[in-house]
Amino acid sequence: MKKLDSSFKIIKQKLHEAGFKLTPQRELTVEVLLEKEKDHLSAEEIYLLVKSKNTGIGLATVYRTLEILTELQIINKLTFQDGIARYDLNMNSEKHQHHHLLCLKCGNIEEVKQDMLFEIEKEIERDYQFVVRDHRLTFHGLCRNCSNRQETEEG
Amino acid sequence: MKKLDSSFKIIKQKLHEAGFKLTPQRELTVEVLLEKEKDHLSAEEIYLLVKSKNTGIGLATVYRTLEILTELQIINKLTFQDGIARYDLNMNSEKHQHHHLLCLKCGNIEEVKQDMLFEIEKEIERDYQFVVRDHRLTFHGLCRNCSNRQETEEG
DNA sequence: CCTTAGCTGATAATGACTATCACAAAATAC
DNA sequence: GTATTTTGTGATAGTCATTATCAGCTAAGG
Ligand SMILES: [Mn+2]
Ligand SMILES: [Mn+2]
Ligand SMILES: [Zn+2]
Ligand SMILES: [Zn+2]
Repeated sequence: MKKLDSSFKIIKQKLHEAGFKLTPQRELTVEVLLEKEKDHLSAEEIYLLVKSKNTGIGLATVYRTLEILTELQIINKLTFQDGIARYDLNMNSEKHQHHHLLCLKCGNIEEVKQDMLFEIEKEIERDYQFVVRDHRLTFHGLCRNCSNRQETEEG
Repeated sequence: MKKLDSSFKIIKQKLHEAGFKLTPQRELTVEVLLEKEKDHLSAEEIYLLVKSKNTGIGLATVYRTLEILTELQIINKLTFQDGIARYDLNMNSEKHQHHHLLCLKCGNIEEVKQDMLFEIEKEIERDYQFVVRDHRLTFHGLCRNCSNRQETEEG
């Protein structure tokens, strides 16, 4: 709870600094994002969770809030295979987007917090004269559960 | 032209083996994909190019053909920031998807054919017990042109 | 021929997202 | 204080990429 509170304060601070009001709707949206920090929720999913806390919020407002939070780099907008935008909290303000492991069988998404791309980026900048700002890396494969299950089925 | 022809033959072969007919619509779609090998075309863009070769093809047919080609791993379906599906030819049947450099200023997409992720994959498989099948890696930043332009503007 | 399965094109439907607009709340001016 | 502008909200209509539907076409086999 303590970590959540301090994250909450930091985010509110950032909104404030950027000249945005701290409306109840925005506070609730941030609250949901913090509570589901590990998930990768779509706008619709966030909307439903916020509505369960306070009926009467509009879907458009959730989209607008997510847009603001994305601009301020508080969250990152990601799209995996299904083409639906998902929002990933960027607490501890990581310099670069972390990576993901997408299971092709069950659809689960796991996080990889280590960056590991530093050397590769240097290579890219040198060989392609491309200035790297950020990256998106997703591995497709089988998660622990699904690869175990596959083995027992086959064995 | 020779390389194009042989690729064409291989793709037709794969379609045939999988039990699909080699209709004129499918041939033209493959032709466009081969001609624009370096590009990352959307379904709509492919549709227009095919239609310019032979009026009277339907958009739905292009979508259906792209779906088949994706299933057969002849092309890969990718989505960058705008959420629109783009199709990337997988000739020389690369084992893993190649990488991309997306310019945040002009939107240009450049290809990176070296894999470079082999070591990282081993690390992922070991640390996360995740079986890696493929990956999607895009670097976001400034392309050669845009970073040069930026420098002269500032200087 | 006749039949069947695969394929096509037009078009309707879906669903994620965006724009619009009248109204409310807050900040600022007077 | 009240007036006025700015910011934010919710409902809802619109957009646009993609998918589903369906009647008609085509090729293959008897
Ligand atoms: Mn994540
Ligand atoms: Mn490519
Ligand atoms: Zn799984
Ligand atoms: Zn550029």
